[in-house]
Formats: sequence, structure tokens, C-alpha cells
Amino acid sequence: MNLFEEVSHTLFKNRDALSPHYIPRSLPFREEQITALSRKIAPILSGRKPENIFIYGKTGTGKTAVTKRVLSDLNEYAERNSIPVRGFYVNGRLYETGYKIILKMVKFLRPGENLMGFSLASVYDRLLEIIDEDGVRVVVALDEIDMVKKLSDLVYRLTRANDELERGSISLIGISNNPKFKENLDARTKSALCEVELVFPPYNAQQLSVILRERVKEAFREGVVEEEAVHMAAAVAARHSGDARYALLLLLRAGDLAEEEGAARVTREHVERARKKVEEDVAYEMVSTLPDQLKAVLLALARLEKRGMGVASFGGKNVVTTGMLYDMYKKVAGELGLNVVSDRWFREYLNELETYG
DNA sequence: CCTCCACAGGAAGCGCAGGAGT
DNA sequence: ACTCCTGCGCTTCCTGTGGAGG
Repeated sequence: MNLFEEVSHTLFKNRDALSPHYIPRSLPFREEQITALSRKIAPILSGRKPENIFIYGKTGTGKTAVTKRVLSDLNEYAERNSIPVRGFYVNGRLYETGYKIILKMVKFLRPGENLMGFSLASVYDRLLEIIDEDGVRVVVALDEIDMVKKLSDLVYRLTRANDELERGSISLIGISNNPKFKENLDARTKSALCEVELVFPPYNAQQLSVILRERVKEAFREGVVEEEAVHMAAAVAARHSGDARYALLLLLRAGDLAEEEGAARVTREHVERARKKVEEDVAYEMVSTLPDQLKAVLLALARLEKRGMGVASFGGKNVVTTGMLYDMYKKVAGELGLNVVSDRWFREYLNELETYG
């Protein structure tokens, strides 16, 4: 047998179907959200400006997929019926300043124009000009909106634009998975951005099973994934705050593992190992991107733990106290050539680590 | 019961870098 | 090119709390 025949004998049919960027044809258990979002946006088709919408939900609850789907339906419908309506999607992680976002909007409406390098004010003026010229009603979906710097400026600018415009309008859809985000907004931005709120609940295990099964059909060749494996992945992800993305990642890694060892099928046991791997990956990713000071705190904690001091062993004497940890941190930071921060700030670091879990 | 200790976290202030306005 | 302002990381100082011990 030709070697390549063996090597290319893969379990996957379309590996991309498990990628977090893949938008599936159907979005099970999100009909309600799709309808709600569409209803809220619909007035735009009859010439009214829809209210700004804020979408909130944990990671992997389908916020992005639903929004993209609704926007593409909107665009498709508007184009078919020659209605001057355009919806588009920006990710705040990629476009993290108001300037970049407004620039992107101009580019979206006028693909030929490149205003790179112009001042914020002139790009903004140009945006209003274009909208006015075309009389176009725009919906901007801002995903990962918490990553955008100086958001209140941007929101203020874009909402006020509607007063200045004679024709056309701008509406916003803000998307976030951070529950604290809304609280930290100033009152004006909050009321402007959150005229309507949509909450995406986490998926439960049964729902995840359905979603996974559907995706497995697209991603893997027929019959290679055992039903038990799907169940396992769904159950694990359900405990993992109902994160569908996590569930899909589990299956992807499990598939890779099975393939690596030349197994014919993806089993429950592959998923279990994939989970360990994924957890390690997540932890590694987390720790390795931590600032040096936080790494030092973590290292200090690890050293104390290694000496048999359990953080959790409250009964006996061998508990790590903040004071002990600070002493150790001073030592570690010194060894690493970092400057040693005050104990007050050290406690802030500790709190930060805690919020990371 | 009072006091001391270890700790949490708020408030004010300081130096610095980077952005906006001129 | 200039200053001015602001946000950020940090220190210093301070108050409040709960447990151990005299």
C-alpha cells in the first residue's frame, strides 16, 4: 500500500467544522434568541432606527454565531428588496479603538476609500457624510465590546451621530461575556448602549449533545465517533459553564488523539484524555501569558506548597498565610531580578490571581 | 474583657507614559 | 513640536475585623 494512502486515511471529513470560527447552518436551541434579535432589528427595514441592543452571555453560548447569522440574513433581505440597510460585524479584540472601528465602518461602506492616517475627527466626519449621501441605515455589531478602549467616547459619538444625520442612521449591537462589564460603564453610556438587553443562557448537557451530534456529522467521517464520546464531551462542557466552544474543542482534540494513535474510532476514553490535555493547555496558556510579577507570586505559592504547606489544610498548622507568602514572594522576585512591590500591591496581585481561578 | 497580631481593603498621592489639543 | 491632561501602576497611610492569648 502506498504510504500516503495510509497517512491520509483520516477520521475527519471536515476538521474546520469544529473550529470556533465555523458558523453552522443551523443553531439549535437559539431560535428564541434569533427571533428576538431579528424582531428588535426589524424596524430598520421600514425606515425606523432600531434601539441599541446589548447581548450578554458566557463564552460558547452562541452570541457571535447568532449575531452573524441575523446580520447576514438582514443584509441578504435588504439587498434582495433594495432597502438601504447594511449590517456588519466587528470584533473589539481586533479593532480595539474607536478610531479603528470608525475607520472600518468607512471601509465597509466605501471599500475603495482608505482614510488610514487621517485624524479621528475627519474620519468620523467622512463616515457621517457617506451615511448621509447614501441614506443608509447601518447596524454595527461590536463583539467583545469590553476590549474596546475608550468605549464611552465611541458610543457617545455613534449615538449622537443620529441627531446630526438627516438621512440614514447608526444602531449598535454590543456583545460581551463579561458580567462585570456593564456595571463599570458610566450611566450615560450604559443607557445608550443597553436600550434592549438579550441574555444567552448556557447550554445544558442534553442540548450540547444535540449540537455536538450535528457537528460530528459534518466534521467526522460517518460512524467514527462513538455515541459515548459525544455524551462525555457534552457532560464535561456542561459542567464547564455550558460552553459549546469548549465541547467542540474537546472533540477536536479527541479526534486528533485517536488519529495519532491510528485508532479507527473516537472513544469516550479519547475525550477523557483530550480533556486533560485541554485543561493543561488552558492552564499553560494562562500562566505563560501572565505578567512577570504574577508569575513570581504563583511561583512563591508553588514553592510553599511543595514544602508541604497546603493552602487548603485549615485544620493543622501548615497553612500558607498571606504574610508567609509575601516573604516567599520577596525572595522569588529578588532571585528573578524583579523589583519587589509593597505588600499592599502584592495583595492586589493575589486578588487578581484569585479572579483568574 | 482588653489587647495584640495578621490580614483585607479603602483613600490619597506620586511619577510616568502616552494621547489630545494647540 | 509643544504643553497639558489623564490613566495606570504603585506606595504610603489608615481603618476595620476576627482570632489568640493574657
